[in-house]
Amino acid sequence: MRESRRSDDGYNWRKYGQKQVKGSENPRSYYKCTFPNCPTKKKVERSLDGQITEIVYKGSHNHPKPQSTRQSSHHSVQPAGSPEIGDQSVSQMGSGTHHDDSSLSVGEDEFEQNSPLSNSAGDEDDNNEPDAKRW
DNA sequence: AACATTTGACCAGAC
DNA sequence: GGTCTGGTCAAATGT
Repeated sequence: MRESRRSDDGYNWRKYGQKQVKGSENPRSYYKCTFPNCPTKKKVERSLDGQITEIVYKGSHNHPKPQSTRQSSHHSVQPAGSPEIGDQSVSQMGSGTHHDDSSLSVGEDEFEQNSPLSNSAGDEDDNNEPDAKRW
């Protein structure tokens, strides 16, 4: 991978394009979430300095965050006891209003939309897991 | 082999 | 109708 994961929201993004906007001389990169059915896309404009000039999130995720670099140390699986990560199948469908929305579904799971990314270090979204699908 | 990333080309909407 | 521009795809490439 290029250097390292820059602004990783904890999700995996796949770049599918890059263009230059006329107003700014900053190349704009287009990223898409690498999830099976995640309509989430990300537009990132960077400065020559490596500073993010603008980030535009489009759509919302409908899946829990993959493990980024959190606990779990090396090898070893997740501690048994955790209810696994939100399983869309169980979370959504388990309700009763199933409907098997394999591709559309109501975006009922409005996940966070944070992204100020201005805050460096500090809180971090640890407890912010979009997951947490009660039921 | 599977994956992400790169790049140019193509397409759709606005002007 | 053509062009400009932003947005996406796809082939090639790299890891």
